[in-house]
Amino acid sequence: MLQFYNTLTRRREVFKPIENGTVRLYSCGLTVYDYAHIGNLRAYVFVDLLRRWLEYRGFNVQHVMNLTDVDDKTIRGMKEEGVPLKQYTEKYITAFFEDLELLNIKKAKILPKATEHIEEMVKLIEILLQKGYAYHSDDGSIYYDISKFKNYGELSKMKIEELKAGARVKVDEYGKNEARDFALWRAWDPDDGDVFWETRLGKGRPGWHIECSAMSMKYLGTTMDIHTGGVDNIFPHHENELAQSEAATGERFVNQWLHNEHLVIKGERMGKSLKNFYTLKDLMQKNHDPIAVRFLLLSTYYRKQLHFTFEGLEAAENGLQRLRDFMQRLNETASKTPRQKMEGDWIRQRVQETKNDFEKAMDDDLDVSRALAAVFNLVRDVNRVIDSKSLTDADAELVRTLMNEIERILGVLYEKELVLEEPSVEVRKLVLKREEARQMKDWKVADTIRKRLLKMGFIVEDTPQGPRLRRKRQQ
RNA sequence: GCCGGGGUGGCCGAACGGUUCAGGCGACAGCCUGCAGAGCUGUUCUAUGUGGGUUCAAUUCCCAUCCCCGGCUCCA
Repeated sequence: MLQFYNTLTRRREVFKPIENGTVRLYSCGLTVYDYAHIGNLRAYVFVDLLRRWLEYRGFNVQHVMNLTDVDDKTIRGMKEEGVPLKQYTEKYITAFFEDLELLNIKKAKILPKATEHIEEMVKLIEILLQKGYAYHSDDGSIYYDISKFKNYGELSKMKIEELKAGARVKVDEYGKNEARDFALWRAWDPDDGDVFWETRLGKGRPGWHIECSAMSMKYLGTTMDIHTGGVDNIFPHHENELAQSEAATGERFVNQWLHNEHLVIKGERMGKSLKNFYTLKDLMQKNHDPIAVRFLLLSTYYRKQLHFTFEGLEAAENGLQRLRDFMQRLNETASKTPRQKMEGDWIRQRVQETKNDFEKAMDDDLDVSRALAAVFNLVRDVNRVIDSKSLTDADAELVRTLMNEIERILGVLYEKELVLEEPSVEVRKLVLKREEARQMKDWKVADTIRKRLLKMGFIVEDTPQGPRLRRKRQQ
């Protein structure tokens, strides 16, 4: 029974899509004003896991993820660099897509950009004006009147009266009636330069929240099954999205809200303003495999803060290596001789148990830690059988089939060749020389070469199938 | 102040009323190996923030208390 924790109700609920067999999934994407750091990327790894699990469970997932390519920060950045907005954001979109690729994240089927959906937003704002949920300010901007929407605060559990008390923004700053009213449309300001659209609402640009309402409803309809984002989006972004959308349509906007927790570093949230972040490429420069980063981000329950440390990353790398080594052993060491014992039935049973445990854990709000425990238990048990030299090809095939099914969800077992550079010719020559020495049992020479390779950053491991190279990591 | 989420072994992390409290990483030892690595076995492991309560039984439920992180219009 597939269940998810719903932020709206604050409890776990059995998942039931609106349309049988189809899931309408909307994810809040990145604001493309800078490179994504691994904290940002956690959100997308989480969505990827969610999507893969839904697909594993047989759903056709209609996945939409927006790209915010116009807002205060993109405009500021564009001006600083003195390039057109599109040129400025395109750079970060490309980099973002590269990161997704490196992390083996399946891209959403539709990736709408805010700047390409101005008309949809204008229409939505017109409806809100018409229905009396929005008003014009003196400068021509349009604001949403939160006091008109009776369920305001439903998602974040905040009360309007308390919002007023805690307001950090001066009431008169933008000519809003209420500090907590938010912009649907911003009238053009000289600071915006040439970033504006001439629309029925006047010359200006959209507010931050309206794009997600307009685009999600365009591609997924007025009600969607799942909406995801980081916990920081609960308020104000998603609260406002909900208010706008439901005020406009009179219908439930989202059935299940799923929010991932933050990445924490040295006791503080990883964030751009604190400058305590790493990008994926920062880590790759330290010889970390991006897929290990995926594994790290993946292997903690998405609703728990994840404390990022290099020790943790290494632990993830080593755990992942264990799984990869296992796959290799599975391929290499199956014996051809059938044995007397009843291993086959036992293996079959263990494979089935593992599959059940894995599925049960994942169905329970994507409890990956528990799901992985089931996998590691199988790995240990099968390794034992391999050690006793009684694993048959048929056994190996059973296990391999399961592992490959699980790999559809995890996406971590097979290293991407292109990611880390190939060892140089010199390195490969040394490995060959060492093998020659080993053949002649000249251990002194062999060990000297091994030490030399280590200094060059490579670890050599001797396996029955010959030497294997691993790259030494640097801090 | 208001609203969330947490505190489990050296570290990370499950379980959330009941067989010895999963699993991973690390360290140490043994088997194996030319040595190492990988793998297996064992040890570290009489681990559930603190104090009460409910119960035959609590990590799990209740009350109190301490501490940590996040949100309260830039933020995944």
